[in-house]
Formats: sequence, C-alpha cells, structure tokens
Amino acid sequence: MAVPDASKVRVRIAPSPTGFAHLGTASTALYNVLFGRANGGTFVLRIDDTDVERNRPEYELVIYESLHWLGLDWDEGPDKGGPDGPYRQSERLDLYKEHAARLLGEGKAYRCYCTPEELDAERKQAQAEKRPYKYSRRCLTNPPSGRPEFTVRFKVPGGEVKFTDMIRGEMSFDADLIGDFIIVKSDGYPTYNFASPVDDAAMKITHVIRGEEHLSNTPYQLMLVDALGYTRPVAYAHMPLILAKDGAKLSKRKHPEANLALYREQGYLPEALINYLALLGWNPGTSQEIFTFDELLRAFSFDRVQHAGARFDWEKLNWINGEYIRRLDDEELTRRLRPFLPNLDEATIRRAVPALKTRLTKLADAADLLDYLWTDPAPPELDPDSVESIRAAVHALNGVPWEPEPIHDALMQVVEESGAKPNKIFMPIRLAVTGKKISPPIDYTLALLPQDVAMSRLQRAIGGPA
RNA sequence: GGCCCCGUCGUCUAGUGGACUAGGACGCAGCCCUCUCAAGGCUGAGAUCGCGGGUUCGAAUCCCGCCGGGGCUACCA
Repeated sequence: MAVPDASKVRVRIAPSPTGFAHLGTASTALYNVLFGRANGGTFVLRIDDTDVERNRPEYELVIYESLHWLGLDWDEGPDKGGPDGPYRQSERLDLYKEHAARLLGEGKAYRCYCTPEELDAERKQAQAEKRPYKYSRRCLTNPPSGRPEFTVRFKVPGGEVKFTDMIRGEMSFDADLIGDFIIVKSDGYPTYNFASPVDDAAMKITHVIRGEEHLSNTPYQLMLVDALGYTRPVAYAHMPLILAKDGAKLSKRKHPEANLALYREQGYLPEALINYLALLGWNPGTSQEIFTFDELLRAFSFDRVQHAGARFDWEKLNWINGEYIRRLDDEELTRRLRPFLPNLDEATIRRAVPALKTRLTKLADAADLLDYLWTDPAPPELDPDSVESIRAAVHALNGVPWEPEPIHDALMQVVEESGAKPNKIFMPIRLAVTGKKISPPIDYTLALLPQDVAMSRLQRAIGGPA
C-alpha cells in the first residue's frame, strides 16, 4: 500500500515484558519491519511495562534476544535510545500525568472513587437486567467523599469514530456504546488504552500495525488522540491472530508453541520461522512458498493479508525449515549445527553434514541421528544369520581404508558372496554399531566412527573376536 | 448479553458473477529410486465453497437471515 503523505513513516511494536517472548510479537514485528523497510521508515521498539503486577525486567531481555535472533532489529528503543525516548513506559510516567492533568483540567476526564467491588456490582446488575454495561458516571456527578484512592476516567464524547485499516478498509464504531473508561489506575500508572495512543502520538508513529485483538481498542485510543489535540496516525493495520491447533488464540499458558525461545532451542532457522510467519495470514498471490527476506520485502502488501485468524501448523513449519536446511551449504550447516552437537568436534560434524542434510527437519534432530558417536549402544539380540553376516563383515573390513567408499566396496563384496539382499547384511551391522534400525547409509555410518570403535562394536555384537 | 472481526480440502491458502469438472502448498496414500531412514521424481485420495433463502440466463463470488469461531466489553496489554 502506498504511503499517502510525504512525512517519514514510523512504525513500532510495543510488547509487554510479562512472560517469555511470544510468537505473536515476532509476527507483529515482522509485518512492521516489512512495511517499515519497504517504505523507508523507522522501526521503534517500545516496552509497554505499565502492569506493575506482572512485569519482570528479565523478560525485556528475552524480547531483545528473540527479536535479534530473528533479525528483526529496531532503529530506536530502550537499549538504543533515539530522539523520542525514553522508550520504556515506566519511564514516561510524567508524560502521562501531564496529559491526564490536562484532560482533567479541561473537563474531559474526571476522578473516579468507586471501589472495584462497587464497579463489579454495577456490572453484575447490568448483566442481570440484560442491558449492555456502561459505567454509571456516578463519580462525574456525585462522587463519594473521604476516599483517598481514585482512578481517572475519560469522559467519552460518543459519536461515530472512523479510521482506516490497511487490511480491512474503512472502519466505523459507535462510541455511544462505550462507557467512560479508566485511563489512570489507582497506582498512578496509565492503562494501555491511554499510554499507547499518547506514546504513539509523542513518538510520531504514522502506521499502527498490531494484532487484531486491538481492533476494538482503536476507537478508545482515537477519542483520546482527538481530545488531546494530536493528529491521528495515518492508518492502522490489524493483523489476523495466530491460533493454536485447536482454534483458540495462542496463549502462553496453554500452548508451548507460543514461546519464541522454543524455536531456537529446537533448531528452527530464524529465516525459516520468518518465512513461515510471513505465510501465516498473508500470501503473495503466486505459488511461491520459499522467500528470502528481500523477496518478502518486495512482495509484501497489506491488501493480501487475510482477515481471519490462522492456525499454527508444525508440519508446514517443519517442511519450510527442512527446505532451508537443505539449501544451506555444508560449511554453514556445520556452523549452525555446532551448538546442537556439543559432544562432537567440528571436523566430525563437517563429515556428517552431507548425510544429515536431507534428514533434518530441525537442527536438534542431529543429536538423535549421531548419538552413537558418543554413546555405546547396547549390544543387539541377533539371530544366527545376522551373527554370520557381521562375522563376514568384520573379516572384510579388516585393514580397509576408513572412508565410505572402500567400506562400501568391502561390504558389497560380502553381500555378493552371501548371495543375500544387501539389507540382510547391512541391518545387523547398523544395529550393532548404532543400536538403531535407522541411520544414514551404512558406509557413512561406519566411516564417521573411529575404525577401532566400529570394529570393537561389531566384535562385541558377535560375542568376541571374529 | 452488547459491539466488532471472520467462515473455501485436516491445515495454510488461490479465487472479487461465466475459462471452477473449485487451483496450489503442507500433511496423507501408492509407485519409482534405494542397504534402513530421508531427500528427490511421479500418481492419487481429500472441499455438497458454514447453513437456509433470495438476486441473476448464470453465485464460492452480490443481498438477507441463521449458525459457528474469535476479539473487545478489566484499575491486562
């Protein structure tokens, strides 16, 4: 979508450090970066830490790490600074207080002394009478006295609130249905719907790109923007939600796949995750599935973003990740595999890489495939034929140069002499050496092991020297 | 309950009134390749386009109603 005016595009994400970094944060960040970069804009990271109860400073670091890992770097943020800092809402309290005071002074907001219990009772009664709930405005006309604690409520002007959503088009909400809502909590902190538009305005955010859960928050925020005399953002974009397999919104509690750290631990490539996330809720209109970041940048546009939530699907992610792994050159795969194979030296990993490449859906799988290199498998139960096969193999392998090709030739000799199918000979060897029925081709499997180790495992399997 | 968003193969989706016997991808099944497992190649199954009414010569596409899912309705964001 074209940018309507000449002013510099500024986008932002505003995660809350209330738990591990969320998949949705990555997705929102991606779309912000895609739109921001394509329009030569600035990407701002703001930390929305106004929930004193749930905030934890260490989670802020987790957010940084996850975003860096994905390559979604920001231009301004708490750690980098920038012209519109500070970028942590907990450090901008004075700003919100000023704005609240202004609203109070102009009669656009008022103090509310109602207790949570009283509010709850109001709400319950409305529900019992089957009438839509709106705050009664008791404290606007007739506030109780002698109560030290108060919140600040915005006096909702009502009317129709319209705005442009780059995905859904022209939106319109009836603000007469919205009750006076709280903008400053009794602890002095602003609520989300107050701090967010104030900061977006102060930070000159031109395009607000966020999850769909904020669609109905937008009229709240726009009324505040208007009341404060700020100019509204040029446009919004409310992205479809990422749903869990069961169709529910991805929650940190119920769905482990919401945790961004999981993908790094499992060995998903950041570029593969990005690719998958881009395709969740957006499509290029062509059959292309694999994109470099630059291709994404060029292809992305909000008018091809889906309106409905999309379910997260491990299978598709696995396939994309496998595609990316297969496209890595051997050197690069070796490098990326290193943290996942702490028991192996780099040379061994490098030798294993060609066989690994087509067998990995994620890097962590490599350990399952190669663990026979650092752990002795239990000797297998073998029938007499298998014992015979291994005995013949031990003879044939004796003194053979320890490389896949000579090993292969020697073993094929055994196969031919036995007149049996190759599998009859190879499977017992595989079992004896790896303890598993599945491995890369037997010659590679053997060659990766030091010759003496391989030979002793074979001998042990047949109960002594051949 | 009220307001808002949404509804095409199991999943992600193409589709904007006739080229739709509804296309692609993942997954699934079969075959080929093959020492096992993958990767790769080929083939196939899989969608009464949520349901019911309209409009039209003609509807997945337009209109209405219903149903279903999700979001907001918090001193969470």
